[in-house]
Amino acid sequence: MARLSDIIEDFIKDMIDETDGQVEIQRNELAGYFNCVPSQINYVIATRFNSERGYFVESKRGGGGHITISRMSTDKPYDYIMHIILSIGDEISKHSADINIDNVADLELISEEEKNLLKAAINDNSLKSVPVFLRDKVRADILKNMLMKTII
Amino acid sequence: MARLSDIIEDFIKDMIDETDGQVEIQRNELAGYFNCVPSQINYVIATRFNSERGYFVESKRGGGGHITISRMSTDKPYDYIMHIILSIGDEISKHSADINIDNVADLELISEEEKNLLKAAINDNSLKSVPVFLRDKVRADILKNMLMKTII
DNA sequence: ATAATAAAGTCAGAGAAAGTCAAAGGTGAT
DNA sequence: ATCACCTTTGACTTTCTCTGACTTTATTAT
Repeated sequence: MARLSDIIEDFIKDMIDETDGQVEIQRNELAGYFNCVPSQINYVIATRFNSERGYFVESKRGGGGHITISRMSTDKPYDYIMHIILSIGDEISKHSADINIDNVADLELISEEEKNLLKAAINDNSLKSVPVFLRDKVRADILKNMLMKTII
Repeated sequence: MARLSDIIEDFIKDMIDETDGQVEIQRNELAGYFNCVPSQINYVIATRFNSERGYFVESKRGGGGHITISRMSTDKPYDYIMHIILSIGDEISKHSADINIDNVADLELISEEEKNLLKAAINDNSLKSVPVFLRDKVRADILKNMLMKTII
């Protein structure tokens, strides 16, 4: 069941696709279009267009204010995946791992099949025998190791 | 005498049949339909739609939340993968896992990329934080879970 | 300069949905 | 009649979304 936030997310993503990786929106105008409070736009941006998901957001208040959302460049897939690997750290939650995997899949750096395998490898079903206090650590190791394999 | 859980199980299976292997349900709605507490739906899913039985379950909480149940593909070529999954048992060595992976790759049931990812996921580098006595068990869980995903 | 106006930002609370877990209740085999 | 196992229930928890009042910042008009 697609929630309003999902619809707004798709709308913004379509705009970004049409404008080559960057878009400038007016928060109030967008909120008016979708008949919601302006702060919902902030919510969508905070949860869907954050840096973990590969976006960069700038804004300006006051008259002529606006929000600019940029998709990170993927000119060099190797560098981008390496950057993600380096950013992962010693531990990662399933939720956060999923976001990273979706991210590289959205950028078409890996295929749908590879995405599915990555997600299957790090979900709690795969790790059910690992003591809970160790899971996020093992998850990080697996994810980094697998991502590394995609650029070798 | 069919218990309520059996009835719910059949109901969900019928939905899956009608929708080509995958269905999205609302836990509360379904519980309302069957006049039971919502957690009974969790019970049915945990006992009838687990991975041993060939299902994959994902879910999302909060507004717009839902539960998605996917059944493995019934295409003939994949019987072999199911066979391997069932033959793996509770534990598997890295060597033995590699042999199985090469096997399905040789039969072209998975691509080269998928083969590489499977191997990366279960090697000792991925599992370096897992106590040695648990490694072969975790390896088996990951391998089975990933192979299952290839036939969903 | 100052005031008015026009944006965007923050944050906490309400609401919506699913997850967990342990206790209670049935059922079937011995 | 008992024991082991399966099912049902419900109180409590966690996660995700939506809303609105209040704050901050930038521009424009006086």
